[in-house]
Amino acid sequence: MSSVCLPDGSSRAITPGSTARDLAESIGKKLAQAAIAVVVDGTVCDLSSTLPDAEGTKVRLLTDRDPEALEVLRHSCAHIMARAVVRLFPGCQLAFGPALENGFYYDIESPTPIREEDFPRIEEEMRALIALGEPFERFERPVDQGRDLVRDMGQKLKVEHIDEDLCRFPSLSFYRQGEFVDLCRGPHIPHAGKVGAFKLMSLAGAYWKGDASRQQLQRLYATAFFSQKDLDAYLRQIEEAKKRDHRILGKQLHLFTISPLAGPGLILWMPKGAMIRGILEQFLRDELMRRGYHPVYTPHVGKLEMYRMSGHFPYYRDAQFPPLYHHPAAPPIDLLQYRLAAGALDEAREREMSLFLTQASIVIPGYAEATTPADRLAATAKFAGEVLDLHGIQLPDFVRAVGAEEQARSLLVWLEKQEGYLLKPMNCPHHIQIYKAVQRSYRDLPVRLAEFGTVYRYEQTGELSGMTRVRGFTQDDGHLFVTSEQVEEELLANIELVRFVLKTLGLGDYRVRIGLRAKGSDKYVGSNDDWDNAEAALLRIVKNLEMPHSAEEGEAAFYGPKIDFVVRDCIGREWQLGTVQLDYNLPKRFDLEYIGADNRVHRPVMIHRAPFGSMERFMGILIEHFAGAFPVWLAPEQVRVLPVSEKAADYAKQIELKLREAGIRVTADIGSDKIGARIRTATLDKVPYMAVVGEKEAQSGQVSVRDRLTGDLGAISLEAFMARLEVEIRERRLPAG
RNA sequence: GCUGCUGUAGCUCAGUGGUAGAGCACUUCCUUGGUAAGGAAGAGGUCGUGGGUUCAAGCCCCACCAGCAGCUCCA
Repeated sequence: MSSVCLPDGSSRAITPGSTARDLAESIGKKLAQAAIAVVVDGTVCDLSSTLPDAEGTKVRLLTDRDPEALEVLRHSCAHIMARAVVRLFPGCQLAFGPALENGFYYDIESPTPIREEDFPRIEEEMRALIALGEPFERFERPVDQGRDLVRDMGQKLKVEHIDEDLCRFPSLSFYRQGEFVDLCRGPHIPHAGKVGAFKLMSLAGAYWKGDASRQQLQRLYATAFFSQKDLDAYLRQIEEAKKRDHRILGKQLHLFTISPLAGPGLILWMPKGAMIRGILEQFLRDELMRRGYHPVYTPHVGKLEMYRMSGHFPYYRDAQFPPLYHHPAAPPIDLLQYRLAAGALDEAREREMSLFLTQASIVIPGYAEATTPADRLAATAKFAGEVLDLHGIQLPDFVRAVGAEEQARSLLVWLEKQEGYLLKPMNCPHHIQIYKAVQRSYRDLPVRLAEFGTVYRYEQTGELSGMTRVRGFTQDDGHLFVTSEQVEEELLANIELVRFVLKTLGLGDYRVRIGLRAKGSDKYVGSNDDWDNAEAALLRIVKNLEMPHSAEEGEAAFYGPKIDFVVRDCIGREWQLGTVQLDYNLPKRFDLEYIGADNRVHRPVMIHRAPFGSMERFMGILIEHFAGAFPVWLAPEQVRVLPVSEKAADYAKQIELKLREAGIRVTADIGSDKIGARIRTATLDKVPYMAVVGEKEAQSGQVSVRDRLTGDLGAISLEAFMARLEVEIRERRLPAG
């Protein structure tokens, strides 16, 4: 006899070999019917799983009220969807079908593409399968037998997955539902009838195993709930969230616009948006002055040479606007040099390279036809020679050079002599030049330079999205040059600054991500020791702050690890806002120095930080956060004066003037609308306060104040109203709730 | 960049091969109204761009541009 421990603290004896379902039945028939799955010592398992033969195992039965049960349901519904698709689209290859936070997806490769028009019949098939209410039956097979099983079913992707990853396990688990068998870890709901409501949401492409060099599959997104009511509530919630979308509100409220003619991904700030941005910038500027920062200004372009030195130009070659060269031969030579320097590439890298060359509009004769890496490099070198000849450029070193590496080096020597500029992708190299312009003593450190610096990055077309992912944006950038002893203190101060900024704006719903380097990757610069130091310092600080965080490998910048503050937009996508980054590498690359107390030369450490991140992205998130209804201190229009009729127009204009003289952003709506219509317009424009004035107010020198949310607040004197505004603005008061 | 979808008036959208529509917004006139829409008239469109099919294209086909959802990327 063994026993299990239930959530209420009671313990219950079970016979060895009994399942979770047996346990549920022994507790009550109702519970047995309602049970979806079971949590055994923290792990979610099938209801049919055998309970461990031990004393005091913690067991919790899950019903449709538990969030973990919903995840199980969705995973099972993914199987049902896959089964329906396989029935309707013969010859489908199944990949992965996991549950997500708000639903699930299944990646499928179908010989006949699935289209959105097919959703109704897939849903119909699923409804039929759910009506059958067949059980999910688990069984296990040793790896080689399991491999044979999926092979015989013609599931090549599953075979691949077993060969690549799962072969290290002794056995594989499967789930059977009628004729449908799928390789799966589980757990699953007891039977299909548990799915109360579901809906296919969208269709998208996804790469096999998330690898862009592998084949692209079709991903079907869907969601499922235990009841129709829950599904309806979820769909309503999505509709509500869409109304907060900054792209829609930005248009409605005239905050910003994007013109394909001006350029995709380039934000045009309209007066109202610009007003908000200006206030945010001033807010931060004031804060930075208090914290010992020095404002600086740097230009929008910089010499290529500087970005070669920093590493930004070669490292992000395909994510930049094309470099600006004077010499007509330089752009093609630059591209050809880049290709030669890359050397022999494997298939995946070669595909990326070909795409990059195509995008840069250079056609290398013989390149596409070449079958080996060596032939491609030879074609590239040959073409470079022709370009040089065409322009009458004598480059004996290039002619003598043997091999792509040497050829690339000789071309680079020539390129470095050419005048060339880059739209700046980062502010740090410019700030570094400002640091270097003066001899620095340890007494000067930390040197804190700050700038609202606009940078340009050529993001992939598919990435552009409103204000959150753009090709030109202004970072509230700052660089600190510190001694190694000052690193922790300054990091701390800047994390504190980011938190202060977010708190002031009421953005409390964020997560903190520690970006570490991916072990074993070659995409980072600098020594292992520096990286180890930097990563350890960041982790130590965050731990001391007792701030919830997650350390994620592969999320570091190429020059150092970082702490990012990540928020979600209205449709659940995550965006990095504030960031604090630690950098031992750029100081080395630019040979930065200061004179220490020991009268010797030392190297400073750099901290890159941006509390807002980018003004564009921050603004986008802020629009969604406030649903366009900005607090009084940020609102582009703080008060609208509404005369009851044109008889009160003169008084309304007097009020407008007095408020404006007091520094309030105010307009008066003098028109032929009735007062109700004027209130409606002001409310839709999300103006925080309306001052309704008629004959009564004109006689008593009052204004009838109306809040955009709570409505009529009654008549008060103009002085009292101005005092109220003054307090709200000074305190940067946020809307309640 | 890849997969799928979308592009018609300033905005939101209807329009299944035969003379381009609605609501809101805009302009003018009437109305002077007390807390979320007063009335009337008017103006406004190379149907994203370029090709093709057709007697005839907003609608069908191709390419490009832009947007949306997702994937990959993100200093």
